Amino acid sequence: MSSSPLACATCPVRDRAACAALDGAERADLARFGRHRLLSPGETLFAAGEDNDRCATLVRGALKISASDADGTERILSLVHPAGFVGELFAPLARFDVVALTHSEVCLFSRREYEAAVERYPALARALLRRSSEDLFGARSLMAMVGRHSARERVGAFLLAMAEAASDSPCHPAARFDLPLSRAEMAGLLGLTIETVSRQVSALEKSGAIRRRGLRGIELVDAAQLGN
Amino acid sequence: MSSSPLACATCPVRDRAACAALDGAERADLARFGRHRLLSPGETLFAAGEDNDRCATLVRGALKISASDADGTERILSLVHPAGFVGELFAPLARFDVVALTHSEVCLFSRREYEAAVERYPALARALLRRSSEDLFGARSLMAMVGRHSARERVGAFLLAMAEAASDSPCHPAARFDLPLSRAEMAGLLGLTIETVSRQVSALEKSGAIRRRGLRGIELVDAAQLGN
DNA sequence: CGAGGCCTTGACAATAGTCAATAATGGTGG
DNA sequence: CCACCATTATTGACTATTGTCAAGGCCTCG
Repeated sequence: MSSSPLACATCPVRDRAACAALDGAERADLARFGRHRLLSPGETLFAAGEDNDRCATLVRGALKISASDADGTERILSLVHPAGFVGELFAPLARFDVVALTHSEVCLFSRREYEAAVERYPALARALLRRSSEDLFGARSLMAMVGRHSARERVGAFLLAMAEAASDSPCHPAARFDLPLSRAEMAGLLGLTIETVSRQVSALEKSGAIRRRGLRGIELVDAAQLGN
Repeated sequence: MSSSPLACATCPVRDRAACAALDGAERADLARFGRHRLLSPGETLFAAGEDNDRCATLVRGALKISASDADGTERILSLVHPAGFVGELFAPLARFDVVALTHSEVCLFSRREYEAAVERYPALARALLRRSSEDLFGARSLMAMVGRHSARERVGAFLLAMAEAASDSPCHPAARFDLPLSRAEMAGLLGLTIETVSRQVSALEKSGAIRRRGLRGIELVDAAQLGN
């Protein structure tokens, strides 16, 4: 763990995160009780069941929000990208795990102080509402995707989504990118087993839709095949 | 369709809906541009793809939020209970269908006017944020449930959830209740087929967990069996 | 009373899961 | 820098669960 004061001036998500809705003085106020923190891959930011006393904005990297059964199998409920907000403002206990997928940076806040800021600054409340609505849409879209599709379709759609997330230009998938998730994590996200994910990736390579570049690298050859 | 002015004074959800955060004058302001509307079972409130110019609070009854594939199979993404809010404030087009499951009553608002009220009344923004956060939690819980459980467990958990929703006392499932969903809707919600749902309900009856009372009626005999 | 829509049940097929062995990768320490 | 080890991924054989197709029953509403 590492922690230091905020540096909003150089923040890469300063125009997109919830705090972008604040003006200079308000943002400075919020910055006073936030801490910057670095996370290593696999490091847990929040753990289900623990006291829910913090929240955070993701600045760089990627997080997962997940739930684990009694038997230890993990179900990934959401991926968090930069500018995303994590933490449940109204629950006494954290109900899901939040874990870094890659080296990541967050702005960490005390939940109590953040909630006070939400009361004080209506623009912050509205910005969070907007973000929460988008997360809700994302959760429902994922549910619609996982619900009624074959393993092949899920893996294909996931690869396409990751290619789009990896690209700088919106709506144009990157031709080549590295998966930020292990097979186990892909399986947890898509509601499949590791073996099935592996087989489907192999099948997609055999059918010429993609090429693998090492374990995590993916090269799109025929993106259209991923969509069906 | 039926439509008439609001009657907040006698509204059964006036203490729990988003508008409960407003004081008398503010609520009266909101009420001026809301309309009361009755929905019959199966009636569509909002349709995916159409202009997203309205939003609503559910007063009585039950709604479903769903998405339909190209081939027409429906995936239910959420059930909406009284005091729930439906509508996406920040999207230009509606992205999901919202349909009444039972005879229902909603307060219907123009999205533009509702958004203006959210700007004007910070308490409304915070109340919607709270509700949106809860919906997000609900969506993720459903995803966690559907993700890694057998057909039997899904149906059992669903029946238990419905029994709890049907009960007045919280955390005590009703011993007897009517399902507000058809088999097709249950299948769409749980990510199964109609046949599988039917078989699992039959199996739960054979194993003594429940008894069926007509097509939609369920009597809990051994609720513990539903949880495993 | 008849018709149509749900629901149930059965037989079979297909998809994904389980168990198990092997291969590849990446990190660590000599 | 290389070798070894632990972790992760791939592949195969087999099983089990669920989906598909089809037929028949039940209830509800005209």
